[in-house]
Amino acid sequence: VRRTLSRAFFARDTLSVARELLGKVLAVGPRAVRIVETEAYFGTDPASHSRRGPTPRCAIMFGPPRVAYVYFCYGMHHMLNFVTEPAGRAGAVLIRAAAPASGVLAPANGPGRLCKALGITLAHNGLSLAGPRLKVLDDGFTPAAVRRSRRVGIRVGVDKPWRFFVAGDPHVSPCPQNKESKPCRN
DNA sequence: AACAGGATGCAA
DNA sequence: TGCATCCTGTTT
Repeated sequence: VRRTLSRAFFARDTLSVARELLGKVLAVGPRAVRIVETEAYFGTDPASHSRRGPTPRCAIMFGPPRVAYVYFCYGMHHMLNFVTEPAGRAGAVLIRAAAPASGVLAPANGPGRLCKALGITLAHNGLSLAGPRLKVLDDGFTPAAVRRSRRVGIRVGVDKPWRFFVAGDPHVSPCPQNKESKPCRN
């Protein structure tokens, strides 16, 4: 059984949502993947777009949860985030990697490749995660083991252990942070 | 190891 | 007007 994740699921603290999104299914039209790596960005964390308050680009992070926040990065990559926290508080979970589930052939490891494999563009920015084009589903699957580490690819806020991934999954980014990671309980 | 690619948002 | 930035593929 596939159940759409509730708005209440996303309207919580970003770290809990990032952790619990592991193993969930992301469906983009006919394509589906299972999320295996996430990172949390919220509030005044210096690595978060929300750090200086709502700008035209990141204002969506301050709005209602269970919405896609997509931005264009380095001139060629799209990044997919899920908005978290109650409206009025800024938060989002960056979807960094996923395992192909159905209709996906290209690798979905790394946030840029994931968007490319799923066809995510700025046209998806602001869309509901419980709508006809985007869905986040719980099919009852629970990852055997979850680990947490520092985040990848940032130059500020590097000390925060706000990256979560499925232990041993081959689709997780092969970065140095994997070695220094620690087991993560619910 | 360096670099291109381009929009965003701030500092200067 | 300049500069840094939540990336990846290509070239030194």
